[in-house]
Amino acid sequence: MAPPRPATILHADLDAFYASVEQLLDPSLRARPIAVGGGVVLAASYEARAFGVGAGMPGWRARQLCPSLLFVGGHFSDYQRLADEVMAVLDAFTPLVERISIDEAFLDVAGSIHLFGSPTHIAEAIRRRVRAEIGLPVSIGVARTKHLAKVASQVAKPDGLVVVAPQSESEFLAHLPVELMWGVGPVTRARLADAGIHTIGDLAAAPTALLDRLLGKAVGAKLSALATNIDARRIETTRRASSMGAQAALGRRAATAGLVRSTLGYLADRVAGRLRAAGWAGRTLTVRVRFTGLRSVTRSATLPVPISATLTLTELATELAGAALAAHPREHEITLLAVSVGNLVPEPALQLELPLDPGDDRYRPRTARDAARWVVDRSVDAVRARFGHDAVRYATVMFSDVQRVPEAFRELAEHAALKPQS
DNA sequence: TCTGGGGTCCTAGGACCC
DNA sequence: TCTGGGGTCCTAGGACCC
Repeated sequence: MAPPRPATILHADLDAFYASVEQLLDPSLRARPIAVGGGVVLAASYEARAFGVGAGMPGWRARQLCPSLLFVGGHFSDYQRLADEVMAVLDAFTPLVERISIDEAFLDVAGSIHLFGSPTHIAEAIRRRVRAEIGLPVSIGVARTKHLAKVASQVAKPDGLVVVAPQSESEFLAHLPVELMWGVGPVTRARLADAGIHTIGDLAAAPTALLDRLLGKAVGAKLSALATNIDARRIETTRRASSMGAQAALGRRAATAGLVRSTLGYLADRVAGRLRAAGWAGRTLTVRVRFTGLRSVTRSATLPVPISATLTLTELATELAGAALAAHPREHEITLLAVSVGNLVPEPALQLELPLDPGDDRYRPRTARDAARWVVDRSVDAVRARFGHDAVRYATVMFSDVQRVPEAFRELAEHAALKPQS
């Protein structure tokens, strides 16, 4: 038997990130229960979590649980700046850093040991530096695999370090609740609980057939592998996005043609602009309409050629939304519209293909228009790059009233997401 | 009195092709 | 002449993540 791979994977995760930043920027908020957000809690400080307040919770529910809860507005550009500074600290220890969200990353420090000492020493050094230089608490898990490191960092919170030695992995996992695993949310947790499976140890011991039946073949196999500690995933420093989208919550609004059209115009403009900026176009467009009670439907269409022109996306999105609404004639109010483009391909392919349009009459006019519009869009992009986004606007978007969410938050979410890259 | 915006991956059924 | 299996793509829905 070959000796086991040593524990060289780190998972670093900033604690209650948005809330910690607010407490860092405003000392009067320290040691107090605070939440970032308003209608929905984006992040809660540990003092607030003690009352049961958590991310994703409606604001009224959070106030109910914790009457002294203080809501603070978000300083979104500071979140981006400080998180980037933390990532720069990680980069100083190894080039093998995989950032998986704004505030967490995996590292493989196998090649850094001769420079900086053992993985445990490196983790301690990172925590010291982030605390001293940036002022934020970060928890770190150290283990042999990504899954173990991620679970370990959750166990380490708040402001801690947990190292899982290769010989004690099963022991470490056995008594932890299944919901600490990546991929186990409320629905899966409940399904497993119904079958008497509560801990990761229970999951590891469960028969494959049972898990297949409870969760489906793929999910069952994946969780079973992780629970029995089979995880061969490596650090990926270059991941690329496979779709790009935008959405807007509307409150409760009558689904009028005008509202739908102007909102989709706004969303299509955002998505198309980001696609062109990144040099991509996509073949599949998906529109989601959410009704009251969180019921939602989607409609999608796949074209023979990729598109990225604002007006083409707007028109197609409007058609799809019309189909979705027509299928639900009893729903009169909508609460959210979303537009997403998938099947992404690099833009140059689009430009080469256009003159050689396939003889599909259904799409030919649309595609030909898309080419002309793409050229116009590029000049709009150029004007915006120089004079600001509001220098040019599309007529349908001018009347849009979806700017309820601060632009800075949209930008933060956008930057936190993966980027397509060639 | 049921909420934000950005994503990934999986499933199941049907169409279509060889 | 109605029968086989496998693969790929598309669509709609759902669970999950930060």
